[in-house]
Amino acid sequence: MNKQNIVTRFPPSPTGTLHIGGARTALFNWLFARHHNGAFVLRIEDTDQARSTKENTEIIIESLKWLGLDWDEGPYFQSQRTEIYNECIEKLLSSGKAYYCHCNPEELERKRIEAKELGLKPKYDGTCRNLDLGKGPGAVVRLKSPLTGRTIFKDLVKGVISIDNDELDDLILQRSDGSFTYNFAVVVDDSKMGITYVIRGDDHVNNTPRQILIYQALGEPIPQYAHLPMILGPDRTRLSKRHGATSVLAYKEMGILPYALLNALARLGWSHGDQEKFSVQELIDLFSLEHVGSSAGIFNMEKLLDLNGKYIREEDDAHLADLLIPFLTNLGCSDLNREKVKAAVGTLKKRSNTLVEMAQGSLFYFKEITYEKQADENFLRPELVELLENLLSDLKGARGFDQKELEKIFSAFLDKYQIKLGKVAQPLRVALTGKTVSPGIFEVMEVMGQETVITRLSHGISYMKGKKNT
RNA sequence: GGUCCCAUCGUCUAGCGGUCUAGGAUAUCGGCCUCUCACGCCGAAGACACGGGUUCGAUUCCCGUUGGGACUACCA
Repeated sequence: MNKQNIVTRFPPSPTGTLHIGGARTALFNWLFARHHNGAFVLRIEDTDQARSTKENTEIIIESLKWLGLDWDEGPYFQSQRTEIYNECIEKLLSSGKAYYCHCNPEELERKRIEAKELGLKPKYDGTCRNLDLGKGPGAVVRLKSPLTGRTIFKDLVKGVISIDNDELDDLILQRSDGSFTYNFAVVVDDSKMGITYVIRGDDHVNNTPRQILIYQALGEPIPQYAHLPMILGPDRTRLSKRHGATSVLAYKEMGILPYALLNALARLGWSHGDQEKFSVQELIDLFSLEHVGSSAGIFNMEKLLDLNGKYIREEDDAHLADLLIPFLTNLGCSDLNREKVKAAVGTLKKRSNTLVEMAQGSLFYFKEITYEKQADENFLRPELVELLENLLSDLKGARGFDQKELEKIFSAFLDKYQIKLGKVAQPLRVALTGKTVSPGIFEVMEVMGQETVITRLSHGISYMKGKKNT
């Protein structure tokens, strides 16, 4: 392999946002280019003017940036390349490799349906193929593709794929409105941009022979192909909106770390022995097409969550705090103290698989609490008032409020009343956090600080007293 | 319908003819740890779609069946 010449590309169509299937295609192209010190090109395929939007283009670019998939060239826009396409059309027309077709679409559609009903192949019948018609209203340009022979190519992940040219019809290159079709624009661009490796979803394998025919008509070299197995929804059908969170940005909003997503996407279809966790650099170092599998797979959300949790656990607190602040703000926290967020993060990273979970789990540090119903009923019981009052007075007298000091205070307290920690920890937890589930009670108290602990415990005690009276 | 592609635990996968009583991860279940919940650790259960070949020997190679997917547009 000539390492100097490797050029890959990612050509999203802005008719939708970037979903995880597209992201994985982008990732594999990017990894392949980076691994071989090649170039990675970004091209926006907006030839479908009716469905392409600027917003989608922006979302796609934002998604790629968030994932850290940077490109060396582009973004190119197909909508700005009509001159190039026109030149190529001219070339094909003048060399007799393409022709004008005046058949009207309704007629064609009718013939297609007829052919289907007869059990025949619904392909273009070649009416205008040899008529040598000129340009005219409603005319399209079609490729004059070979009637016989086979088109064969060696796919880098699927092996040799061969299809009878008879299966292919004279596909439209330029529409009657002057715009260009996907298959044509792709070939022209890949060729002009010097793309050497086309790595894409295997929903394109059937397009490949058609595209090869266009390369041949153009007299341009054919790139290497690698068709990736598709990512399917849980119902084993093509991934779409109805499968829920498929857009890359939705994962960002969920509190997934970009490199965790990348890792999960890489493992869907690619493997390196038994290894599950890869840094981005490892991915670049180890990636190769030989280890890309050939069967379609379902994206496993649970595994992503687990992986994300692992990354969260090993991320440093300060960085996590910065990432967490926007999520806390979203949940209504304001005037956040970064140091306190950092301390809170330290107590929650082991119990959070996403930043959203972490934000929710740490809310009691930053906002007023309310008691959860079950927690209230089970633990804020009036008979505990005296015990908690004694504890409160010990806590008021505490000289320090770090975990070590608190453990000492509790140890003495427990000894004095001959009780287990469990007896007092749960009611205290509810008084401090409103919930029965939280980080370790000493951690919580240290991060919360003596003042808040005393305030909340006092409030809890008077609340319990209130119950006694009713 | 036609063409093309695919087929190992629920899911993601390792396996490139003997090393497979099929390995890892995740999810599930049990245990340990323990102030709750997690984390961590230990353990359990769980798969080669089916049928023919080829071979001394098939999860691995070939064919067929079944099942799934994609494509079959003046969408990409």
